[in-house]
Amino acid sequence: MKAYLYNLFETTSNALTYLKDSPLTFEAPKIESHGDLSTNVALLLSKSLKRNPREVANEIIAALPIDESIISKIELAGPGFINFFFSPAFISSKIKTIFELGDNYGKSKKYAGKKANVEFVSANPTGPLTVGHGRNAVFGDTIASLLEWVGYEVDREYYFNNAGRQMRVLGDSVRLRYLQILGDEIDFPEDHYQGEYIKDIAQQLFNEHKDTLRNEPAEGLFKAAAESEIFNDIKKTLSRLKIEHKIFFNENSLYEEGKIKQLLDTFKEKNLSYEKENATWLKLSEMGNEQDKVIVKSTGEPTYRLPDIAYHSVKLNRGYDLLVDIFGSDHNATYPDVMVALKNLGYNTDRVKVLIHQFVTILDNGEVVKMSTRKANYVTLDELTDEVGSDVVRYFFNMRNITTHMNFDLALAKKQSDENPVFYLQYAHARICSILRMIESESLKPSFENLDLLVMPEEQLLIKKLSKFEEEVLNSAEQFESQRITNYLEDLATAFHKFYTFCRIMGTEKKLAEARIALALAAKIVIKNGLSILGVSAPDKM
RNA sequence: GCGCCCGUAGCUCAAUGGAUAGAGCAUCAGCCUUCUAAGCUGGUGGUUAGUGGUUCGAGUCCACUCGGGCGUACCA
Repeated sequence: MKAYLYNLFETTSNALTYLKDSPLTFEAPKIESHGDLSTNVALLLSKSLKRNPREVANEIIAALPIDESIISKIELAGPGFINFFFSPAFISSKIKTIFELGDNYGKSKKYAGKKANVEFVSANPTGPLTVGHGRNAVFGDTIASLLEWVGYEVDREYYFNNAGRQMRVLGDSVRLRYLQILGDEIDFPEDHYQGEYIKDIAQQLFNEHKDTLRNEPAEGLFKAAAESEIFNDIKKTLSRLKIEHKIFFNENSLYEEGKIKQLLDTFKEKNLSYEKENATWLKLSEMGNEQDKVIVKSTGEPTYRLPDIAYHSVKLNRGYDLLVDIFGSDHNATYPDVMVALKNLGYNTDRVKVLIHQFVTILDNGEVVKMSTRKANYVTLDELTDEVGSDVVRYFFNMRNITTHMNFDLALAKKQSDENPVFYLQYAHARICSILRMIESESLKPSFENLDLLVMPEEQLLIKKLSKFEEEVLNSAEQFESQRITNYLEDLATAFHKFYTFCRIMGTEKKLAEARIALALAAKIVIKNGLSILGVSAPDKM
């Protein structure tokens, strides 16, 4: 519909020259009586033309060549909006397109041939994924999927660090639990990992090696066993949510391949770093940020900033057109340093999109649960998935803008899982499948011959909603906002349920019945495609 | 103190700078001898935290105030 109007205005701009290079856009008004599409172009032009906006709008309307079989009504409204109403037959013809495209309906080729990388989760293997990680994981995977829908070839990537202080403490935590199993009197330190999973790993080591590890160093087998066990669990947790990373990038490889040293040399060459008090500092203040930061500590160990910068330069060198980072808000102070450093190294950071999500506040029976992996007072993502299922977890984290500080009441989530909006969508899909089972026995089939019979308001609204899917996907992808899809699908499901209630198939004259079946099938396609972007299943029966 | 994010119905949240701020949950009243009632119809519920500004038009942009979250490490 939009494309049609753009063409129409293009043609008309020969007569009305001020339409050339005008800020022309069309939007679907919130209120149905304001038409199918509306433009505010007359309002925007009135200033530069120094004319009354309604007068300008009238002139435009008069100049537009209207084909009444396509546009049934055009009107001037309010302060100068031009509202367009499309004919039912034109609207209904969309059903056939949806049917022909099937699983591909909603995909676009706008970014075909481009490559993107989405880095998400990236939790170090020190403990199970928490509900907090769930938001990052689900959102990141959905963004990746949205990018695929608009044409990108996408790599999903997980960045991790299995060296450093955290991991040493982890290894030592396992070692101490192991010694406890051997019967040693151990005062388990408060700054070690308190979780039960540490005991499990220790127990497993004992089962395999008995007491032969008594003198094993923490950084040896203990750390290795912990890392591999925990990583396996993380991958299992993610796979339950249908999340699979193509690339697992180990921070350590940056050292092994000399990237860190290379980067340090480059900073030095470009005079972007200096030595002070035995540490190496990055001249961030000269690059435009607030203050200089340490990149190599006086102990000789780099801070996280250095590998972060190196990692991003490695990814940029791989030739992606778009790099997406999904971070929690605790990283909001670090990425500007990385960005500005990359820029000073000569990289085009426009290719990098950093998406910061706010934290999830977990409430249990109204009480805030403070999350800490080390202190082991967290709710794991697995526990949540056990309680409500993968579909609800995925839908829930996708249905809210990441800028919002989410409150998640566990007790409520468990209790109300039956009333979650995801079931509303799945129910719509299941109902359509039920229609399909029914028509077989009635020897009815979908038909596109008489789509112009679909003139009921419920039918027209549903078709219009279906028509907007491709645009919604594109908007969601370009704005990196998954909640647009869930909002859209809920609206769509509402439109379908109303259609289902008021436009029956059984007991209707055959031509109309078969047109309605075609419409129901089109709705099925869109619901299924939309849910598949979100990674939510579309059941045939409920 | 400074930086980033947030503040919308009782609760959880929507709303490309557009016309009358919307859903779900909760609550109240209706609808199942016909394709799934996990549904549909209607009602109650708002000074969009506050004050000023920009604009033909502000929940949305700007400034300030109040309130909350996260940062502000030679931790990641």
